[in-house]
Amino acid sequence: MNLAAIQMPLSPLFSGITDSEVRRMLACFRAAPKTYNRNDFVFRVGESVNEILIILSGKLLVTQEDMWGNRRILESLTAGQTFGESYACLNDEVLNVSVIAAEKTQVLFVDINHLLEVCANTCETHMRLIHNLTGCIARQNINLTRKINHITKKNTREKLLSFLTDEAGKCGSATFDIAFNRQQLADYLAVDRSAMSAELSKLQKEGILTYSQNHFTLLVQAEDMV
Amino acid sequence: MNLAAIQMPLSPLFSGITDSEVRRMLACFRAAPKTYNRNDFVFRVGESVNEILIILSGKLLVTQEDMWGNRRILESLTAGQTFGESYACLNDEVLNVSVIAAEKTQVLFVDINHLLEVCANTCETHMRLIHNLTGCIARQNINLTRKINHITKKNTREKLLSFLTDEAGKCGSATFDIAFNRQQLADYLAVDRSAMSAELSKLQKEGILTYSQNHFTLLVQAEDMV
DNA sequence: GTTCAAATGTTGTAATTCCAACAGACACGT
DNA sequence: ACGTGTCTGTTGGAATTACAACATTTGAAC
Repeated sequence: MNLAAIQMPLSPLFSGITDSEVRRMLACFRAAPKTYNRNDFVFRVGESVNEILIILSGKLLVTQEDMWGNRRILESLTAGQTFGESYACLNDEVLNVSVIAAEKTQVLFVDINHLLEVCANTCETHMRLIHNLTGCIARQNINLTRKINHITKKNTREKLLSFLTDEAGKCGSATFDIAFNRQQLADYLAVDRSAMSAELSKLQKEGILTYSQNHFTLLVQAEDMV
Repeated sequence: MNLAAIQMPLSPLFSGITDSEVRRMLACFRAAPKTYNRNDFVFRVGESVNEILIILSGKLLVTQEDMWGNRRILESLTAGQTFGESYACLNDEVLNVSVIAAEKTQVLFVDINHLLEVCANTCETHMRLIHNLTGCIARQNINLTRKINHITKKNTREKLLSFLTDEAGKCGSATFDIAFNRQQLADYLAVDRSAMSAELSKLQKEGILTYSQNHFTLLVQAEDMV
């Protein structure tokens, strides 16, 4: 597979960098394209990772097996998304998840050391790429922190309100749409779906919010929620 | 306050960089020292952050107010620790926590753009520093992911076992010490302390583990915990 | 419109957790 | 030895949640 022939996906990693510059750098980094078939393992728990993986096409699943061998899907990644940044940056950390191809998937491996270290001709684009990489990891960080803030609330009602007021804040409006369906939201907040549905309709009955499908409106200010 | 007069703390950000090189770079970045008194606000919720803060001496508290105005301490930071990396890397993110001085505290502000962007004479040490910064953010990331894996287990027993087997794995032994006392562990796992104590002693009665204070021993393999 | 599958809402019961209150163990200073 | 405070373990009742089973709504296909 020839690097030049590959269609580059939109990716936050390449934000602000032209397609031709991306290609030039990837060639400089000796990026390695690879194709996986459905159910192939891309990474396995316990492996050490030194490359960032960029999805060119297809779909990967980030999975984890719990102590009883039940496989759980943590995340689904598609074209333009990356995997392994955080692990690749740390030599002493091994994967505690596995990555499996959900369908035929084309990926690109970029060695983190090529990416992070000065090459002979350090260029502005290279610095931009490092900037982007750090930004991607930082964003994950903030999203994880946000999630923990919601999850650590002590009951379903508070988890929901924490999440919804946060979404309203991000959107800058008391009316907003959420990106999850009920089951996904329940998984995200680590609660039971049906119990969450019940709590949502209770909140609506009490006049605290209104919703229909993924469209929500908060009716009271945060301070008034006593 | 003169930069040259300041004693530099040990910090993962400066790992592998000599004290004199650190000073040279900080001067190049125009790092700004500042002193806060007890209860002074260092950052407030909603502010935009463009600098990394490095603690030289003293202690800061990362706090959050919930919807009812209850202040909660999320983290306590001391000499050598940093704050704001993730926020500083992202221009469009504002703080959702506040930072308050717990005592008289000396800090250093380093502009993220000075740190991440090429200066006229890009040097190897500068690249090392960027490398370290990215590694720090990546490590936070992995720690947060780990925590979420524990918290999202559905009951106290599974949270405990998830955490303890993880610790055993990190330590490479079924016998290990943990860094938390009971209250801290309960906060970390987002459960009630007394309920957690009860569950721990139940696990001990059932012969699944042994403990005394912060010293734990797992007695069965993960696969056998049915 | 009808049909069907998937998503969402509702309800009751069993299980779990929270909370408060208290008891024992331990370290510290006097 | 004696208090004192902190940490940890124990217990019972109130509150909350998980789970299963079923009802209703929605949207897409025909």
